Amino acid sequence: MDNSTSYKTKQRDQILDCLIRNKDHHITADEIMSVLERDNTPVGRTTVYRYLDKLISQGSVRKFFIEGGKRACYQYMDQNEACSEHYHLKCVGCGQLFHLKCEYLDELDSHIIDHHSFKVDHSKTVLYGCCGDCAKKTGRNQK
Amino acid sequence: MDNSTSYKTKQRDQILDCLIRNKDHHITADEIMSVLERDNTPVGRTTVYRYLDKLISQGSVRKFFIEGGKRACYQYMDQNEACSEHYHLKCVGCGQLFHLKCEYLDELDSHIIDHHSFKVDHSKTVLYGCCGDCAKKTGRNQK
DNA sequence: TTGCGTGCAAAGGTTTTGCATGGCA
DNA sequence: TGCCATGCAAAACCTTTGCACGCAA
Repeated sequence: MDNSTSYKTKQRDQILDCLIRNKDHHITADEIMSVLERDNTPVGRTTVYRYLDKLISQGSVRKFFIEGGKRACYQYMDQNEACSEHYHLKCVGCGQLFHLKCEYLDELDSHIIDHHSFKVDHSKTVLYGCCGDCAKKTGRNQK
Repeated sequence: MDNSTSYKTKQRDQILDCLIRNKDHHITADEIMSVLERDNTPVGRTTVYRYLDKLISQGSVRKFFIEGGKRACYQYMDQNEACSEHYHLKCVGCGQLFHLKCEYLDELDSHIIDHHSFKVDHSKTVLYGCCGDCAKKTGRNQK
């Protein structure tokens, strides 16, 4: 992934901290900058992008594309969650990410390999849709 | 979706034809322009983007983001396939799109609604991974 | 004839790069 | 001290917009 030596800096701590504080939902590069600016700990744009890339290649952060891909969003993925082993749901309404730890879903992979000769990559796959809370708010029946 | 009147033009025919000829895999806006240029029927960049948007809002074309979202790709979706009713697999190796028409997968939606209170939107969801052919080529065992 | 479609040029917004300076270990 | 990290400014990139002209119906 990334074997180069890496220094611990104030800026990186702040970026990572901001991502962790927002681990339930995605956040844009611009939003990270705004948050840090409000906290009176501004970080340069270049640094944000470069560190995000680093975190992505390490697997600590995932990049999402919402609204037809107009904007890139980033979200912290807890290493302890073993995210490569399960599916993820992302609500297009509120942006919340759900970790789908579930036996039924685990069988899905075997089914797809056996019947469709295809190996799903969980690190690249996200199921988009609408969560229960958002369905209630919009008054739409989920089924 | 799109109720405005719409003219049939040479350019649109060419763009659509190009997309249909490439319906098995995604293609970028730039590639569409290159193909049409090679065919000695060049179409302006603006026209390509504007017509793609139109096709997307009609549901005839889907937009994908590959390679970490650096480039937007487009792919024709046959209306007769009833794509909103099934899942799709996209191979990150060859770009091929597979329509997952399968009873087992149909049950998946009910499971996710019942057990996870989440309604998956098939028009926004793509399962990324590696297809059988690409797995053979790279010599990697799928399981 | 009407008004949608086209395409050039320019603008727009996000992300990346070059390079000199700063700071961790 | 040796590298890696930072951040400004500028570039690169893809996509959208303004506008005058063209063309389908």
